[in-house]
Amino acid sequence: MSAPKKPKESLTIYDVAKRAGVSIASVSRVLNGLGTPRADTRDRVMQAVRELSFVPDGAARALSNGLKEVVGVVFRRESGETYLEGEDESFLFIDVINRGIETGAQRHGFDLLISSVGFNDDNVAQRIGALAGKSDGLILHDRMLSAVGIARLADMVPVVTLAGSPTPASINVRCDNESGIRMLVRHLANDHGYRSLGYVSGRSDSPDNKTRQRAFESEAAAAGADIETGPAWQGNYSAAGGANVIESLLDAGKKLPRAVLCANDQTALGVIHALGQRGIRVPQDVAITGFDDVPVARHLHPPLTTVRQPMHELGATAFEVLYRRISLGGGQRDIVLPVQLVVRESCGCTGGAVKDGG
Amino acid sequence: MSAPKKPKESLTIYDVAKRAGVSIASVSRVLNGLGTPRADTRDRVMQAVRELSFVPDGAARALSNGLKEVVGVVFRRESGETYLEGEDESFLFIDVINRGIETGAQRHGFDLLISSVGFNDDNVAQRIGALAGKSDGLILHDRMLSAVGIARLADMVPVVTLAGSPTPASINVRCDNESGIRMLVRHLANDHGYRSLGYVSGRSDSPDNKTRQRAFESEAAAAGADIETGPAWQGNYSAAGGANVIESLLDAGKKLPRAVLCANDQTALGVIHALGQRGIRVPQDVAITGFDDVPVARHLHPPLTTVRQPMHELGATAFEVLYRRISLGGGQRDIVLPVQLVVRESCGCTGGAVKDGG
DNA sequence: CTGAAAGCGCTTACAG
DNA sequence: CTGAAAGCGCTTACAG
Repeated sequence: MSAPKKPKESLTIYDVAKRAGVSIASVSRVLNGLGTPRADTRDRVMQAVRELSFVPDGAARALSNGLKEVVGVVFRRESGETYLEGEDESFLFIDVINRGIETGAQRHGFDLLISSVGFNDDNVAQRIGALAGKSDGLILHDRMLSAVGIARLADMVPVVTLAGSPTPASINVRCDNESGIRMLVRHLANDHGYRSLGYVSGRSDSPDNKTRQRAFESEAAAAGADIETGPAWQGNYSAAGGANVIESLLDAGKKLPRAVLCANDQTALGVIHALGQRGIRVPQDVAITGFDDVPVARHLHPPLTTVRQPMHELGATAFEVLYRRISLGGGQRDIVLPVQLVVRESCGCTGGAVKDGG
Repeated sequence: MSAPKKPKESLTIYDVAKRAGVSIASVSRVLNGLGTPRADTRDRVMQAVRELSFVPDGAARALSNGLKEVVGVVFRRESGETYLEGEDESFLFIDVINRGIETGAQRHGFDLLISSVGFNDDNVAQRIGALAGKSDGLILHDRMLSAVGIARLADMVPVVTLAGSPTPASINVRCDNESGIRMLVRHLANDHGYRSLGYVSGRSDSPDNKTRQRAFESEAAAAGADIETGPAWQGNYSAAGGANVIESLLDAGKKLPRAVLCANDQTALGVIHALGQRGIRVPQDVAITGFDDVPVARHLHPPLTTVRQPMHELGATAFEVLYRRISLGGGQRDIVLPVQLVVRESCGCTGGAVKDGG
């Protein structure tokens, strides 16, 4: 069944040179637009290239000029096939960022080398190392490596982390979580006048989550609202985690606060679901907000009030910063992007107004 | 601001060899697990590698052994920032497939080199050529290149296309569109007894769409139903396209058939929306079905009856087939994956039953 | 088991 | 403007 012709055994720049009757140096030059080749030379080379369907080998090129024009991107793969069910959103989140990275890369002729890591893969460091060897720099999504792991990696290759913290050798790009939460709290406490507020947190080891929780506590205190937090409010960024918090609270006979901020939309989804199961109305009995503005947020019942992060821009910025670092070295270490309050109905509003935020 | 230490000027296998007091050949062997190095030798090499944080250069490696362990993936990027609004689904669709490819790649130690192409990028062939030079093989999403373009490309590097058609030199992997549509028509015509059926088509140049339309016509005819098709029913896979078909039909005073199959979920979304605008109820007045089973399909009102394509598996299969082709050559040219009928409520059913299909 | 050396396919000073 | 040649960092027969 295999094709008879075998234009395999790849042709090289030597084949092109021979056919065009010039040296390989000339072929290389016209292919790269260097120097000022005679029109005659250029034409013969181009024709030979076309006739042969020649494409220069990227590995040889990279080895020779020290630039692969590739950036590695590493992200967490959810276990199993959950993406087919409810968890497909966090997933989308990563992909939107990756698209942003790709957009930036495109502008500079770079491509993305993508590699996911499972929660219980054992050879993670090794895998990322292999990726590093194939790239000019690395972009690491949230929660891929410990701080020391990142530092070690950053010793070998330029590294940009997403939604983490900068290390002496790596750059971090993140969204302004703090402002986002503050806008949410002010809207709930001031615009709606809710006097008791809860926060269902995300994974406890997430920098984003820590920042959000701190901002929640300080802003809620500033607004003079009653605050509900603590171990019982510990979620994990998943819908199941959010639902679980509500169920436990209710089972323990607790009275819920008037409004509950969730660490992310996914959590809010679970919370709203759990509330519905118990016959508690959103937003009449309890107002709910999310964080992220994932695509289904607008389709929920009620439509979810949340904070939109510029995910695409986050990715594009990450690439830009990495690129600058690769070509120039140095640069800023901690980059923060603004977010936007998106007011829908789960907070108790009825319109579809979007409030801009810094 | 730039870090003082510069462990740049990459270390090479020579540095490791010197430190370990062995030859570069030995370093290479222990790193690759070849031969039977003395425990002593291996330990010294490993220690040097660790102390130096050495990672072999992928380009040099690829050049030397002729394997990059990279597959290129090319897909269409929507113009602008529409992914933030309604069109984020088709988008997700591509990403799910890419995740599937990545899963397959992972198993064989390959990484994905990703590159998107915009609708009005001019140097497409060139860009894909560059990608080919960096990879061992290419996977092309739907609608990237003409048949001759694909054939030409397949001359230089192993190529697998998705949802297209095989060429003499390239492999194609697709879902069983035909069975999917037939299951839908039978459900509508036989189970529900609808006697008039319409089909809002996708882009006219899409192989998937052609197959679906043909299957629709033949199965609807077999069921003895009245068929509505033609230019007025031409959509383009987008929600706007679907809405437009309905509006035009209604504006022209046409009577809609009892059930309308849509080329994909995105189209169905637009159709349902347009129907709602005109006060036409789904499924009471007109039953609607989609194709794809995108994540929001279950969240629509009413929940969408559709056909689920194994997108993740499609990607994984594409990689597997490409991999086999890279390492062994040859192999099957046209691969078809089964789909599944997902019955929800937009067809007129009330349950949540899922019917399996071959 | 281990080392010296050739070779992978390019790019880029260096001469001419 | 163009060619001969060195070198990029590995892998892999080939000797020993």
